[in-house]
Amino acid sequence: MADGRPGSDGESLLFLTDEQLRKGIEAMFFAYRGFTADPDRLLEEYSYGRAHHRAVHFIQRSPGTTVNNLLSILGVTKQSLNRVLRTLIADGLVESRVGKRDKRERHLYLTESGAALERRLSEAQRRRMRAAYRAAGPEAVRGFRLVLEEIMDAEMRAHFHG
Amino acid sequence: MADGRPGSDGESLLFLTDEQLRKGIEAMFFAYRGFTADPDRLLEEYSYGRAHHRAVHFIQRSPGTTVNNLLSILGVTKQSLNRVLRTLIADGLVESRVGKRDKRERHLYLTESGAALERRLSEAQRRRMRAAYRAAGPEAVRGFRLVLEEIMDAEMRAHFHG
DNA sequence: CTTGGAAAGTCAACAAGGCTGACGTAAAAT
DNA sequence: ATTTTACGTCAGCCTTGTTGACTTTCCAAG
Repeated sequence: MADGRPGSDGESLLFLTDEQLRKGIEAMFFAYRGFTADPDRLLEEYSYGRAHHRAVHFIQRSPGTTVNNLLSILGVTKQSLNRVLRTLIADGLVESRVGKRDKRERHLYLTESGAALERRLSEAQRRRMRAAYRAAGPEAVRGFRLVLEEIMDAEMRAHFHG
Repeated sequence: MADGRPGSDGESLLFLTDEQLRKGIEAMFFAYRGFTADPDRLLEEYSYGRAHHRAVHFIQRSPGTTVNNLLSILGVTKQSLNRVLRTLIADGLVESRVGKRDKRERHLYLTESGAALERRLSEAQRRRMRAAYRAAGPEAVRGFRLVLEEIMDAEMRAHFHG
């Protein structure tokens, strides 16, 4: 009760107004565009799309991941993922190895050139994020990460902490 | 001086490591999925897509906005926007009025049912954002907004503050 | 008054990347 | 031996983005 604000027990709840929420929603929209802009430009050179970026990113993150695992992370159908994976394998950026224990599974790895593409894409994306983090400072970054995590579906949060 | 800028003091720069940046990148990816999930479900009922949601949102925000203005906010081609706008107008959710001063311009307004749809969509989206904000707290929300704003392109930032 | 150009709309064609459904194969699990 | 799982693939559909070409309207400058 430090302050006399109505409906507040010391902490102002003005950050929960519809207007503040609308600003947050628009911030997500505009920021996501910036977030994907740099990789998108690079991908054009290869005539790939965001779907390829996502595949390559998560294979880099978890080398040897199976198709099924990738499917549940990306939240698309196997037909959709397969189309992307097929071109990446045909172009020699991704390697698909039959599982040792379970031969039904395919384990996915980046080749040298696949890793090179992934490096270019993620470096471009990190450059922007790094600039934003630096400008906003570590305290803001903690808040950023905390709110984003709360926005996620529980299932996605599990993948996030995988 | 304790603002996380390099060389300013003994502040740790660990929040700028590639690993931290990767976590931020994935957080954006997973959170954006959650961010759009609720409206997406509602839109299915109307057999509309995200493009319709965006149009309706920004018309609600700025009633009477012109097509050209909407175009620069959304960052798509007029053909792409027009397709969406045409269906919304045909379905009686959006009204297009010829400009008074400049009769070439069309000013866009939501009809009653358009406003009703917008309310359903934004209420669903706000519900999730409100829960996230509440869980994370006001300090985190400030950081969230600050970092998102830094991620935006300068041009988008202008629209954001419009 | 004429004309150039901006604003808006339309048509056509195309691509990426989602989706569903159906089918096939191999291997694991029961 | 049968069922289930993991994966791949073919076919077809939808949304939403793109480019290019063309027309109509209409403001404003010459």
